[in-house]
Amino acid sequence: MKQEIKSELTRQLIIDKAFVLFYKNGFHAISVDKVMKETKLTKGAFYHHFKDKKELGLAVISDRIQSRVYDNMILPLLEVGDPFSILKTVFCERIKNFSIEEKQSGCPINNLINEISDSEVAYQLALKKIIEEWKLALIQLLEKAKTNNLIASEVNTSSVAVFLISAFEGVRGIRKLYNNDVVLEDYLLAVERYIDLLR
Amino acid sequence: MKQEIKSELTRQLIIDKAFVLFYKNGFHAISVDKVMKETKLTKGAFYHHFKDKKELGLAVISDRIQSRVYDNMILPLLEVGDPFSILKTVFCERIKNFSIEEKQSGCPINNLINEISDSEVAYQLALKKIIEEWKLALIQLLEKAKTNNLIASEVNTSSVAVFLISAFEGVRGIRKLYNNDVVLEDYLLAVERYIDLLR
DNA sequence: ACTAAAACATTACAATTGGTATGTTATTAT
DNA sequence: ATAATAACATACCAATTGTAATGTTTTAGT
Repeated sequence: MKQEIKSELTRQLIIDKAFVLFYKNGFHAISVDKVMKETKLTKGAFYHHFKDKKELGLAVISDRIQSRVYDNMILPLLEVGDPFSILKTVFCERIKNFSIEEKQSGCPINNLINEISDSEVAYQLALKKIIEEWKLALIQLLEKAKTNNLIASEVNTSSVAVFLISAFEGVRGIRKLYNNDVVLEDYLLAVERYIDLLR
Repeated sequence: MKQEIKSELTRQLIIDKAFVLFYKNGFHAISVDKVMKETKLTKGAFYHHFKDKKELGLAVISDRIQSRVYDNMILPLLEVGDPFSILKTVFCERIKNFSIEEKQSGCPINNLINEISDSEVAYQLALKKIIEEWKLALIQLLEKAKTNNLIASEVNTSSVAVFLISAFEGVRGIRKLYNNDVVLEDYLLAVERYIDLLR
């Protein structure tokens, strides 16, 4: 019982350090050695807990990235309240509260999506699952708003969801190129206007 | 004189093969060896033409990626005509005409932006230059439309430009996760509507 | 024709890569 | 208390990485 906990703890430690390193430097740029140097453990420990580097990558996605998106981008969508201010919370306030690190390093999902080649199916499926969950939550919110006659019936909710997610992921990439927030502020102005025009 | 041409030809050959490989697999996933195997030349040839791998990466950006963006996304913006249909040409028609490869492999700029870590300044500058050029052309188009009273004066053109670019780059990433075009169609519906609402 | 330089090829190399084999130590069930 | 197993550490491996040194061949100016 105690062993089980310690095992899970080191597993999480490895995933933790890996997430940060992958996030900041990219998946391919970080070796197992570098991850384990950060944990102050050895390679032996790594291959005891993980089959290979791929398994670590998938664990980072499902154990860290997924929950990040769920907590920050999905959960707020499920709360009761004005759908427009909820949307602004998720797609605007979230960005305003970003740390310097989160601005410089971009979005963990987006980084991975664009780094991973089209041949690495397992990663794609894991990442797709997150995006799909996010998209679905958005559609539900928008459909509810539609039912309550808050947005026009001709609005294609799936389309709006994809557009919002795309723009969000897009700026987070673009922002990485700058060392100021001008581009984020431009984005914010545009999304806010876009969300208002849904009414 | 003839030698000069041949030299430039092999240089371009290396850049060509590198671009395709980087595009499909990612920059870090492709070694100098793999690039040169594709050119059927040797490493000696490579290091005769390039200082290091980094120089190749920068050459790919400025010699291939930049012109790609210029031809497809910037030049059409400079033509005379209805700004709204021009915008749709660039942000909609272009996507509709994508090859399967261009759908699966995403956007070359976006791939690089999100793969390259925040520490690799040279790459960032090269990529930023492209985005800035694109953004500027968009702003000019929108400002002209504003002058002609085609779009409302309260529209922030810089903001719209950033939003359009972000959404475009965003979907190209998201699309990589799927093996169908649903997400692209959703995006298209939304941008078209967004562009129309600029009037 | 001859020489210098450019365009490449060959070989070598230390460092790093992902991964394995084989240890040792701690924990647990009996 | 002991035997088994889990949690690691150590040492090793072949392959690949980016790069340098040193070749050879082609081209160009004289």
